[in-house]
Amino acid sequence: MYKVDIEKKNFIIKFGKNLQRIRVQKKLTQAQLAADSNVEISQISRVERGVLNTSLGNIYAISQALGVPIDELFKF
Amino acid sequence: MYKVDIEKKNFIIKFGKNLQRIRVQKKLTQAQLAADSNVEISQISRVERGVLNTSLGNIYAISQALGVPIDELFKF
DNA sequence: TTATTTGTAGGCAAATATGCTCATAATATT
DNA sequence: AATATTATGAGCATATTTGCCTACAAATAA
Repeated sequence: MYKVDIEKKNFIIKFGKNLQRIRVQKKLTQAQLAADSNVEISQISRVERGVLNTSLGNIYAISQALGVPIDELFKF
Repeated sequence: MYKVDIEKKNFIIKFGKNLQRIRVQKKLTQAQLAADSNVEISQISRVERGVLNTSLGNIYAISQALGVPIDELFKF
């Protein structure tokens, strides 16, 4: 994720924080979310910390596993 | 994009179609959207056709270039 | 119909994400 | 405090995306 500009980077970080907030609110561990979404646990961790610019498909899978509409992940 | 399952794939295709719908509605060409978003034009084409599982950062950049909130791209 | 614009398609190298593993830190539980 | 659980960090091979390019198809305008 070297070439993303600062604004993009900030967005990605905010997205991760919001994801973590929702996951904790749902009382799920990263391991549970990983299992339910079929997204690797190390990736879940990286997405939440905003160190990774993950894909549309993963975002969708995660929203499904959380049981929330995908646009909920963008409400911040 | 080999490992995405069918449901994911369908979602990605719907997302692309919705993106194209919004771009056309805004009377922008792929070239204009590429220039405004700083996402390569060939990628824009592939995202709209759903052949590519693009990244959060690109989706954000595209929404900015379109002048719509990002969750608008997920309303379909 | 001819020319112009717009979109699709494919190949390629380089950049980045992904899945996997192990180690360690941080947090919660006893 | 000690133990168990949960999250972070880093490294690696492989998969995928990205940007750049060229060629062609499809639509639009002249």
